Amino acid sequence: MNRRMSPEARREALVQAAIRVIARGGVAAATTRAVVAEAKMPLGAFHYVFTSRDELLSEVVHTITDGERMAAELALLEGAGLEATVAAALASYLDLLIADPDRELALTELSLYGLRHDPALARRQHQLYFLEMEAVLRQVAERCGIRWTEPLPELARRLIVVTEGITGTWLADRDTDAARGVLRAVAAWVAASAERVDA
Amino acid sequence: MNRRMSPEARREALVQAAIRVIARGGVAAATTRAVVAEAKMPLGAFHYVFTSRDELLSEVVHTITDGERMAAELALLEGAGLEATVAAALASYLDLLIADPDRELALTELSLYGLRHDPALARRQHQLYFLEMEAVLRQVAERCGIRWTEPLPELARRLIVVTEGITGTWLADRDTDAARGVLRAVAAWVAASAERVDA
DNA sequence: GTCTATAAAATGATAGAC
DNA sequence: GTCTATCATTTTATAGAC
Repeated sequence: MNRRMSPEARREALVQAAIRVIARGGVAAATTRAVVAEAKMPLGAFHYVFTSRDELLSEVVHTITDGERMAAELALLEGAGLEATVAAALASYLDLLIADPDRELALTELSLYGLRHDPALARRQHQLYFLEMEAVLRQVAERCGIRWTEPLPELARRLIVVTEGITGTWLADRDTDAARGVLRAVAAWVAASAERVDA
Repeated sequence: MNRRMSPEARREALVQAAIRVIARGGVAAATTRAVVAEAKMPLGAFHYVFTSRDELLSEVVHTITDGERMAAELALLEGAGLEATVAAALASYLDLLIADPDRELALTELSLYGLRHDPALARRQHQLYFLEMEAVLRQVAERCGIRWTEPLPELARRLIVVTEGITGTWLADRDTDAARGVLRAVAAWVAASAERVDA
């Protein structure tokens, strides 16, 4: 068996291991020892590809906030009405959250870590998040044959605010029914900011 | 000068010092040494009133989540319309956030710490948060002479979701104008779930 | 290149002088 | 009761054997 790995593969393996460790026990639990143990590597391998624990955590922050969070919102319905489409997109995000709460908790912690450690980077990645949401809204408009009656950035921000809020609230109380209720109300709210396009 | 303090006063002083340390550098920075230094006490004094660092952090979590977050929402306007009243309440919360972002960042971190360390306690305190918001909504209804047309728990949850979302989003991008925009839209949204009471 | 063994620093907790 | 000095543990980081 060849134990030799490329440095890039080793870094990636350690980043993924770190995410799993953080999901289980929080950022504080992500010691170099815990991470290499999770990745089934000897301790020495760590400093072979990372100069410090902070460098690993920065790479983790960079990796996970790089669009991973919004992926689910792209799961749009075919041929459904506007409100149903928005509701379905939010619901698919909620399903992802429910399927792996520890992971989402870890993402939240890492987001805070990034905010403290490198606010400028956190801000840039937050910006990408907005752009992605705007793209989703444009896609929704096209599929449903509507036009948004309010500025896209404002609508995108409302959805991001609500998404973050639902995440935080559900992580605290795990009340799925209540979360779905909010979600439906939000879908109706957002759908009210659209008008039909007569083609 | 009498250096003697009652154990209760000492505990409280250490808790307040811990909150300041956490606001500056996160939960990870709240080492026993850092906290006693902030409180201007010798290291030995720490274990004189706390058996462990975890006990201090638990007390901090208990203290801060104990209704401190919602205090601002009680700042209601006199004699204003419904939408303006809700908007003013949300705006006063936002002002508090802007006035001391590090503190709110610390509260968020501590909330996550509590969620990991003692989920049951975190859940109970989250519940209190809901009840407080419902009380605010009842108060608003009374002052504005309206009746809510949707279940109070659902309205309260929507407002908590939005409040958490605005907090997280503003902490990330510090875009105050955008936050105020969301806030106004939310006030209109919530105000739509009410009808006049003819007395 | 890989990994074991160890150094160096930080931290939680305590013992014992005053 | 108070606080200094110290211990034991944990952790990051590195040196050196293979």
